[in-house]
Amino acid sequence: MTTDEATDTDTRRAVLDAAAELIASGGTAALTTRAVAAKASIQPPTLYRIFGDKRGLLDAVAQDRLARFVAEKEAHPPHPDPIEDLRQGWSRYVAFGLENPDVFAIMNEIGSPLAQSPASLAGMAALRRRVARIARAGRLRVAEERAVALIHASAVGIVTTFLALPPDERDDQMLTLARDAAIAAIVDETAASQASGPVPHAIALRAHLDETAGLSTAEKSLLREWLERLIEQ
Amino acid sequence: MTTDEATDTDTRRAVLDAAAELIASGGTAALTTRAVAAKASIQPPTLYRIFGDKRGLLDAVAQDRLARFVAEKEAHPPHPDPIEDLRQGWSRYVAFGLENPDVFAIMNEIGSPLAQSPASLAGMAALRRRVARIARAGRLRVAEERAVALIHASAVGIVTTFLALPPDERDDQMLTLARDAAIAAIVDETAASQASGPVPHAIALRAHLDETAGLSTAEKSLLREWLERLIEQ
DNA sequence: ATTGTTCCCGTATCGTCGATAATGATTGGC
DNA sequence: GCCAATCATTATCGACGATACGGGAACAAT
Repeated sequence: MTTDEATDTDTRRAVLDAAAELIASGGTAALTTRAVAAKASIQPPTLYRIFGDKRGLLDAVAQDRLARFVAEKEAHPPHPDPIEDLRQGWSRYVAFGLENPDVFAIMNEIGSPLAQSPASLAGMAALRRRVARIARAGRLRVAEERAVALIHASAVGIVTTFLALPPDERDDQMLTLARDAAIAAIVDETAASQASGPVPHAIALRAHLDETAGLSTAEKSLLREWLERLIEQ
Repeated sequence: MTTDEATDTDTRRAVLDAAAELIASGGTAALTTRAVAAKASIQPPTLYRIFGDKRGLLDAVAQDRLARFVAEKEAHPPHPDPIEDLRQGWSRYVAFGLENPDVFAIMNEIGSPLAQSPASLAGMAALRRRVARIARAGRLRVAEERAVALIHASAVGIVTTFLALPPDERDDQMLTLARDAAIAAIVDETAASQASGPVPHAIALRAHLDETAGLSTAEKSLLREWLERLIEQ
């Protein structure tokens, strides 16, 4: 039983490596079930037992590669400045896409909901953590989920358009331009709120409460009371 | 001779329509050479005479659809405000992508340099014209080519990430957020952005809510709901 | 120790795909 | 009115993804 599982994960590992090698050398088109089976010294039907179908194999390869990237990315200690930290994360993700175009193509294939694969979710979780840090610093001016989605979309857009261009036509300054455009859209540049805890925000929010629409008078009244309790404590 | 050309373009037209119909009904996978040949009442090898190979057929269909879209877009008179004109162009392009996901997928297939097809070039030319208008108005703060590329990349990124989501999870506010983020990055904003308002504080407060003492769970739940309403509006 | 059972791998094969070579039909030129 | 060139069709190829079937090893129970 133990040996079974061990050999099972071993063959899985061998198949993933063989598949990744084929993709790296000849693109996605070079990844045929026969080629990967020959390279991993197994028979084609075994692929279907392990990965279900060819799509499952492609997804597994992409997830494996992305997971490897995320793991080594998370090894780096986070930058003390949360915004610089987000910048670095964005740049590393884009660099990964440009260095592994076929893997990136599998992950972000248009119309394919691979966005919810475990590896992608792990990457998104890392991004979400970075954005949450900025939110806790009081410097986010849009909803967290929207900020995450915008950062992700900007990275995908840049990588996609870059990969459609011959390498010598790619303008590296586009990278920082797109990155900073997305970050500027979600970060409050006034930097007025450097505060760490919830109290300053409660104070600031209470100060803005009169001019705020979207809540009834009764709701505002109770909200004010709660904010005061947060401030007092 | 005239009849020859006429019938030739007629069959080409018929094949393109049949192919577009197949794609619209069953996705790109449903477009097989046999299916489109049967639907257009021709034989499969004819496709190879007209379009070279299957990739050529796909490209031709995408170009045809995009050309149709660009034509009707250019029918609209341009908005007097060049920036609002660019906004409308962006939104229409994104709407086209979301309404024709498979055609968009063909055009922007990751790694495929279809970006230089005639129809795409026509679309890019329209975009370039809009950006040039802003440049002539003296309100562009980055090089024209970079502005064009950034606008394009933002649209591609948004459409790609949207198409990976189930329709009910798509946040329409993301569209304006991404659009304005890209435009703000290339346009010189004379009007100073002032008045941070209550929203950043509501966001920051919500981010701190979990670690906050002094409120019961039920109170926190209702408070979170109100904060989200403040953020949404 | 032997038999019965189960599960997995490999052989062989199916149906379909994109693409092409050879054949037959149709048209325009002399 | 025949000829030659062109183009569509028939037939077919090689390769692909996927699957049914049989053999054999590992384990369980007797």
